[in-house]
Amino acid sequence: MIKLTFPDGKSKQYKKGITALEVAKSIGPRLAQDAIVAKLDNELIDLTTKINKNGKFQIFTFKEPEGRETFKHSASHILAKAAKRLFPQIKLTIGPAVEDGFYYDFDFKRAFTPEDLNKLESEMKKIIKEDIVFERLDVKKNEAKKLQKDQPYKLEMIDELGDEQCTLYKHGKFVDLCRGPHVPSTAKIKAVKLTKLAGAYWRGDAKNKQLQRVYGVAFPDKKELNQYLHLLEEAKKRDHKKLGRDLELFSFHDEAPGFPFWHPKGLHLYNTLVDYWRTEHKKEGYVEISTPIILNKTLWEKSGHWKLYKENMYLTKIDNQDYSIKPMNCPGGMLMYKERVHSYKELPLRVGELGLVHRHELSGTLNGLFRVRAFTQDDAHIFMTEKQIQSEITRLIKFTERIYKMFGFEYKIELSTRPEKSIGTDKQWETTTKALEEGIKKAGKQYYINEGDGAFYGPKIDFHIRDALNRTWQCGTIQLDMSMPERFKLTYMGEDGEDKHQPVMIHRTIYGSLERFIGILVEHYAGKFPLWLSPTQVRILPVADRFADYAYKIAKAYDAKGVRVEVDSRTESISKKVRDGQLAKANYILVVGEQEIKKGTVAIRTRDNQVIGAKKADEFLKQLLKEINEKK
RNA sequence: GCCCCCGUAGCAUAGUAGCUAUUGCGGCUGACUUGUAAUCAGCAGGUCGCGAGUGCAAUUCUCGCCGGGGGCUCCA
Repeated sequence: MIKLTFPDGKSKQYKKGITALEVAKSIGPRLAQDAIVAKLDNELIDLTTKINKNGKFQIFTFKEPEGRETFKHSASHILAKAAKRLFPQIKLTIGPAVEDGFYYDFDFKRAFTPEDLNKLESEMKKIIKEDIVFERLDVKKNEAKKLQKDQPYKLEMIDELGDEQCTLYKHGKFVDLCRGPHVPSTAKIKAVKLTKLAGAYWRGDAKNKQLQRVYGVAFPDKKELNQYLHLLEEAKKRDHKKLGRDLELFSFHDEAPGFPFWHPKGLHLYNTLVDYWRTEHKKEGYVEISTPIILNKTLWEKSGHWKLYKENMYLTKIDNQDYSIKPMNCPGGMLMYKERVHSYKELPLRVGELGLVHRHELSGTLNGLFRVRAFTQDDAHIFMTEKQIQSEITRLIKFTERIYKMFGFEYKIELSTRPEKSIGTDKQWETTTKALEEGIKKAGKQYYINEGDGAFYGPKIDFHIRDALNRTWQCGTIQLDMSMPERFKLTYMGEDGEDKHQPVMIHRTIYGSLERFIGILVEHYAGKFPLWLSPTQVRILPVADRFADYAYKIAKAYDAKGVRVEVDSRTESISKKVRDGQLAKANYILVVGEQEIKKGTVAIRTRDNQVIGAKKADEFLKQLLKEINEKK
């Protein structure tokens, strides 16, 4: 007999050699039905695995990440099997689960077509119907090589394994090198859809052979697949590139790929975010500077960008000298810091800069406002002593949170530690990383660690915000920099009266970039901006021509107080103008006619078909100003 | 940059190796003067992304370029 302990702490005796699935059945038929994979102590095991020892035991379903991962991974194997059936010559590489679903990378003599995708999907469904079991094979390396002899990529992977032993999974005639675990049978995958084709490189390196990647999603029932497809549709409707055009926020032109043109309404969003940023930064004790966007090559050599970042920099010649348009704001900021002697009493010195930077991003990576070649970073450089790091970080995290909350964003924090290639001493990295960690803890926040993902010049904190569709975006960042102060020989005068102490420096952003942040906001709000931010706060609709004067009178009064107001005086039906007002996503739509003129009122409704009723025009103005002021 | 897909009026679309290139929205003009999600009629708007090639003939086929979309981090 063996004893298994369940997550609730209870334990139960079983016959030796019982399978994980049988254990699940003993707990409940529903669990057995939903079960995907199990965990014995710290090892994930197939449901068909025979258990021969005591241990902590847990069953995972699609609800848990472990279950989802296994499920998607199995779907990817079914894809590989389908590909092998349809195209026997195909070479298999890898096929992992990813956040959205799964993919498999193939090496095939010709490019896949969308029809191939359909065929593959049909074949997968057939395999699922056939209810083929996943059989695990534990074999020696050379045995595995025999089984995978016509698969060069697999052979390469087998050779790289540290272990002598390796595992393969077999379903029917198909065998694939795989660590596992897998679902017991292909029939478990109830709903599957192949979503896209893409190019990818073997081992993610552009120098290697280009492979074809097939992406798909898989779910335990059709309903969840449909929900997923619905979410995709919703995301498509919210696409900031489409809304940006429909709402007249911004545009892109062939003549300037990657460089956004801001239209009046989009620029209003931009300026409102900047105003808010300035107000809040003032409260936090920041000063604001502005540095030139074109700077001489000598500066970029000093900062190290010329060597490490030249590929991404726009270069220009002035009076026969090399200049670069800045890709980052820091070197200019360094020059300003160095202009005079700084006292320890000034520290931490918080210097903000809304800096317009240009980066030559690869053409294939451009994506609306999400990835552009010119953008404004809401940058700041903070100079301080080593002792001040922790408290400054805590303060910054709270500050960042305050800003994100204004937009209803939840967020999570990632801490990235020392990468392989880095500068500075072990001790420096240890103290600075620790300071960041302590700073996060003191702010009372949870965080994830990204081992080795820091910049070469220091550890960093990244903020990932979660939008209304549950998608995450990296926005804010706090980076400790041990390189710039050294390169630029920054100093401050300490209590000892000597101007030779080196300050610690951080670079940080909160929005990340105004452009990207606006792109995220457009999708987050689906274009329905909160009143304080909205480019079209009020639209007034006169019922007929003869009431237009009244509408303009109100508009003028509102405009004088800073309300963003438009009048739709077209001789169209009121229904039509209401519809257009809603499509323009004006927060409030005011209808005025005979009755309103008599009483000096406006008839108020919202863009969401909500009728609010009549109010005196000046009273409604007061209400608007109050709401705007409270940033509702 | 690389791979796949795409490019027809401001936007969204149909279509074809061969007569004046389709439709809807939007725009303009006129009529209607409208009371809460589309009033009616008419008109204008396109070198079918750009360049080259093949053909009697190219928006359609081929090649190149430009631009857009998806992907190129997730590891048997």
